[in-house]
Amino acid sequence: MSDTRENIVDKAEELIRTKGYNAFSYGDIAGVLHIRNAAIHYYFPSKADLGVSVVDREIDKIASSREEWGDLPGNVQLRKVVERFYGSHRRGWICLNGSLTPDFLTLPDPLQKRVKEMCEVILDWMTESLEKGRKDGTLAFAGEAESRALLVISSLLSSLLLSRVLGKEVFTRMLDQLLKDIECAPDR
Amino acid sequence: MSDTRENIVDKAEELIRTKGYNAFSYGDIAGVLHIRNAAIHYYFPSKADLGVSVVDREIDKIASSREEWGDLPGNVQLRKVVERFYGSHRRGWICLNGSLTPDFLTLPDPLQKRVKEMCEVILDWMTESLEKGRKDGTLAFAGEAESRALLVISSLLSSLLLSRVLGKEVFTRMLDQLLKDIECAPDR
DNA sequence: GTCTATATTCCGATAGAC
DNA sequence: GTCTATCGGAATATAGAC
Repeated sequence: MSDTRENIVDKAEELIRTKGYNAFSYGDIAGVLHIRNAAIHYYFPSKADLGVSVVDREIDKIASSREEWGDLPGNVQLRKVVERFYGSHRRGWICLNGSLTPDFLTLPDPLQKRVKEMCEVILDWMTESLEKGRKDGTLAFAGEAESRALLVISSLLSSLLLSRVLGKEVFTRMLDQLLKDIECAPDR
Repeated sequence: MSDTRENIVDKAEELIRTKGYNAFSYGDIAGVLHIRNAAIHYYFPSKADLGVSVVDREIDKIASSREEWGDLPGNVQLRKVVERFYGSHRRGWICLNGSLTPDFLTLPDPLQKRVKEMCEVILDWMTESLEKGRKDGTLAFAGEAESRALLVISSLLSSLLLSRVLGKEVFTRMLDQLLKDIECAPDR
């Protein structure tokens, strides 16, 4: 992939995660990368194509992490995910899920399809990690793993939304409580 | 308040909660209410004014419910809130929080201020309800009430976002688990 | 590949008649 | 209060030169 193409996708992801899909324009990207509007259309004929590329890349990243971390204990997998969210929080970015699901009904069909796929992949992964943690004794929680996964995803997603509005302390407060709820005491 | 004015605010709220603040236009409202663009500007000179009215009304509604339900047991207060979210879910609406916090950085200053205020009011109310429930023995949870309130708000907010994408069963699944986590057995 | 130039559409907002 | 008419600006997208 050419540098320009990748730079465009990078910038598009940042804009989606700071301003939202409907609030960013080709002009925003062109301005920062010092290229013209038309150059972006060369790589991505429509805005939907650009959005699809951003989400597709995220789906790939998730698959990579899942494979890379597959052998780790359940609680460590969970903590890796939390760390990634902490990185987003420090940059003031929300996650793609938190940005694109509220706008879902306004997204072009191909993009809706990818967002749905991304959500399914995230849920499947989180469910598997939680099940593993319950089996290896590093996590403890009531109910089905998939229900728990949905609630964990909720907390991660919302921690970025709410801390943006209520203040950064909210992020730590939420994720600390989340981990206390679900993690077994490490020394026992 | 004139009927027209209230109808405009009604429709604006619906549009914010289905399409998002940046994706709806004066034209959307005018089309449904069979009035012209300019008539809306008569009541709301700028789009920000309209957004502010929607959020202000929500803040008022929250204050009313809080007062009305103040004497109920903690778990009943919580269930009342869950019921309200169920109503939103059936209409396919997300909550104002879930719609406006992702777009926060793109909102005009006066609207940002109201969104922040709305979040604070919701958090304060939920914290109080949870504290009451823990005291009267209808709710049980670990940690500070405010941390728990943030996680409960997360689940409510996200249940609308995720069920929109993953399917409606997700809503029930999440809120059932949420209540099981925090509610004491009713007969004991 | 990137540019200039432009077509097209839409949106927020205002002026002024009724 | 609601209308018609319109301005100014911005956005997506395309055509064609280099």
